[in-house]
Amino acid sequence: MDTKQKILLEALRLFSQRGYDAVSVEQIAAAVGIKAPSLYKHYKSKQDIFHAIFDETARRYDEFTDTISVHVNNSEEDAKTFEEITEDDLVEKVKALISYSLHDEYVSRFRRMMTIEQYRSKELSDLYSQRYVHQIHNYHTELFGKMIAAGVLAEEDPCILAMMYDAPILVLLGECDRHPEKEEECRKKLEAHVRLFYRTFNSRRKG
Amino acid sequence: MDTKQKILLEALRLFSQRGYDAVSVEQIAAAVGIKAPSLYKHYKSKQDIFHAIFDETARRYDEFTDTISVHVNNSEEDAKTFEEITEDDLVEKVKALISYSLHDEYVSRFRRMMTIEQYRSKELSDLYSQRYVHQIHNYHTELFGKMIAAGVLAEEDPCILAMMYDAPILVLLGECDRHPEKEEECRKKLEAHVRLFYRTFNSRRKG
DNA sequence: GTCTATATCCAGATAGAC
DNA sequence: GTCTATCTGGATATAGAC
Repeated sequence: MDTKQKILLEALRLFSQRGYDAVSVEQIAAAVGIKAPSLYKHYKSKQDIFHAIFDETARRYDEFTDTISVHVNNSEEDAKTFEEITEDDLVEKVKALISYSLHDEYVSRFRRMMTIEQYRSKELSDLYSQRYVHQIHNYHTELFGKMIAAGVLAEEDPCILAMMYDAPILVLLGECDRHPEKEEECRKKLEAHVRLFYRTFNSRRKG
Repeated sequence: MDTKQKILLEALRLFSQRGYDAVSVEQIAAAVGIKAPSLYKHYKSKQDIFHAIFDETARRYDEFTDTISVHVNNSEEDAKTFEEITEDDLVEKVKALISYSLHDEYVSRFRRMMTIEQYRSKELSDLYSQRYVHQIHNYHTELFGKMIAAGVLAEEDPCILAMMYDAPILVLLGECDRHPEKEEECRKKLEAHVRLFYRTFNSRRKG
């Protein structure tokens, strides 16, 4: 009875590997374990499956940003604790975000699919930028702004600071999407990056 | 007689917008101004066009790295001048790279196509990483290593420094590919980023 | 080297039995 | 809700005239 859900997950898996056009409904059906016509009892078209993936992902995304707001949302709450945050705390925070982004079936597959389909329409371009660039960037811009105001971060443009902090995360995430076997290597680079950033811009630093 | 070249350029344009599978040979032919069957006098199949694009781009890429080695290649030559390079020089250098990457028809279209097709095979994943991540990263790692040795850059891991410097360039390039109208905004952010990086890690800095 | 006509194939989708 | 059989359209590719 959760065939409907299984269709979404398998379609997403296939779309994230080869893109929407390269995947046939027959292949999706085969992955689910049924024949292609049976699939039309659950969704009225291939496009309908595509759209359902977006709805489902939006739902999960809202859930995520609501519950685990620690990662991306509400820098107001974080700002207080960030005044006393250690370098290790920052590292753990980023590692948690990476683990979730790489290993949640839905999240990782959807990101790959979006990477493939991002130029298909203005809506998709906007969604990609919003979800994978601006969201995390705006969060850090706001957060760093408050940390600067609190005197714990060097007085630089928080937007540029955030970009310097964010961009390596996004690039390493992309690298892991292409080469999953490099996850450990990327994690190490990411950690080194966060530590360098912290040591460099923390205004209480010694050297 | 350069219909053959025009086919490549138009196919690349279409592939870079919608991806290989979503583009029909009829659409390519129409863009060139001929009928689909005529196209088979120049290339024996659609796949053949795809491969020709790679060959042509590889050729242009080699040309580029040979002639304009200033941008990406041969950090040995650059290292000497970099000891005396100004902040403005650095900014101009990056702006030139961005202008070329965004406005050269072949380069920009091919990058977008690669972004769409990067997961199709290990070969494509490797090529993407090599050309759009590692190449520029290795260059800056080497360069920064020499600048550190020369005493003009802070003594940090050159690999991580390079990532901090590179990643924002890659992310902003991606943003411009999705939203060409934001080029000016991205250029400004990029300049601010380069200046912040320079001021922060230049070991002759005052504050 | 371009065209029209056509062969061939396969994908998305529907009909209707079970 | 699954299946088999089938319709239909569109895509790659070829044949052969000009």
